[in-house]
Amino acid sequence: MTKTINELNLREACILAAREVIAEKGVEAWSMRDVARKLEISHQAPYRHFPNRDHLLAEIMKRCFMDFAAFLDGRSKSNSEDELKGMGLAYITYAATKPLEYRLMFGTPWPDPAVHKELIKYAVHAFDLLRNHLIKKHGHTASAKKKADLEAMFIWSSLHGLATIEQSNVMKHLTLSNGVQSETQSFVMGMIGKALGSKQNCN
Amino acid sequence: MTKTINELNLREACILAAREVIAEKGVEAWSMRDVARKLEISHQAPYRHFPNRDHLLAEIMKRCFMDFAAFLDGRSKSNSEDELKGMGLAYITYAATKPLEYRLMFGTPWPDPAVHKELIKYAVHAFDLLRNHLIKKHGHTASAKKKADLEAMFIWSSLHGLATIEQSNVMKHLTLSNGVQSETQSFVMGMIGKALGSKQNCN
DNA sequence: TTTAAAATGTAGACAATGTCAACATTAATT
DNA sequence: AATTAATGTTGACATTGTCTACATTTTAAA
Repeated sequence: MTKTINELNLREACILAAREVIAEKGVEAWSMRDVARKLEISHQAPYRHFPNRDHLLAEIMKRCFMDFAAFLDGRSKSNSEDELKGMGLAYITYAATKPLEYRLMFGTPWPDPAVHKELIKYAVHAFDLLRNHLIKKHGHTASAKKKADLEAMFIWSSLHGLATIEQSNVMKHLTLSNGVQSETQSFVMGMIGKALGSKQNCN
Repeated sequence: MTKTINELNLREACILAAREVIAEKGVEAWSMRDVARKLEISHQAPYRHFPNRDHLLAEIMKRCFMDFAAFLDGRSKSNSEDELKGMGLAYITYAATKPLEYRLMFGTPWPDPAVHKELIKYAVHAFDLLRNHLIKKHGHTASAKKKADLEAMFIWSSLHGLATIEQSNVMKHLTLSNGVQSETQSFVMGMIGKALGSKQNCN
């Protein structure tokens, strides 16, 4: 006998409802009162569990980062021949599959970080997954760690750029050569691999 | 005797005032009424020149793309030893110097593209500057053009990722090794160059 | 077990916003 | 000079976040 949404505690129900509203109306259009309406409670009830709109939003963002980190972690482990590549693919897959969540994490102004430290903790943790893979590869000396950090920044920014551009407004209106649209993703990932690998091969 | 803002036509004054308000209050917090207040006109006066808020926003975005394209064009020409590299640097410089404008162009949901075709025209034009540089390099055959398109997508997404991440919320809270923060930009640009160049050198 | 207090909910009010409608004034056209 | 269009103002409305005041339920203390 699973609990219905009304039997859950209201705090949790607000979070679920808010995520639905965001999915329906978009990241910038959801309102506190939409959440209340969806749950058929008074417009003030959610305020008993969240001091204000930002706190609810921060909680949702925190959970997105948790989901995201878990997804990256699970996918990279399952792709055991090359965990790093698996993680890259997982990154892009996540962004493409859950554009709203991705936008929420990386494309929305954050609520005051001094107030929402939990949020930061989980966001940093997601980045550290990537960094740790690289440290595992390069080693634990100071210079190896620095190299790992720089490479993590490169990988992250390239993947992030790819992810956001593929769902960007401009992208939809470019007239690219035949096939480019569908090949961009693997091409870009190939380029990232080339840049990372070329230190051994050339140079 | 330069014209004061009140002597300009009101449409133009609204655009300038709106850009100021956006600079003061942020991309997501500006309001139509702020614009009117800044110009000391009634809250409805701007509506005589813009059917609604989105139209004013679209006009501002359009101008950002025009500025942006002009900046890229000017900078890449002045760096004549390597125009492509110059353009990359210009891209990052622009994003770092005008974060609000950059966010407006690439990080804000667009008003309906079917209604705001001018906006798209100028946005696509900015991308074409990059693409044309690559076509100049690779040639005009169909396959060269396709390669140029793919490389343009790679360069664009990497630069865009770098630009957005450097001003992102998460970035501010990462504890990176000493020097990484300041070296990331040149490191990433070096990696892009490596990826683009490695076709000739290795492989 | 009764009672005091904390937690949780509702209702109403307020200022701010985008935008509609009605009206006034100025500028342009006939 | 008269008519029309352009441009401005004022007021109203629904929607939003959030404050205060009040009601009810749950928990803890006596």
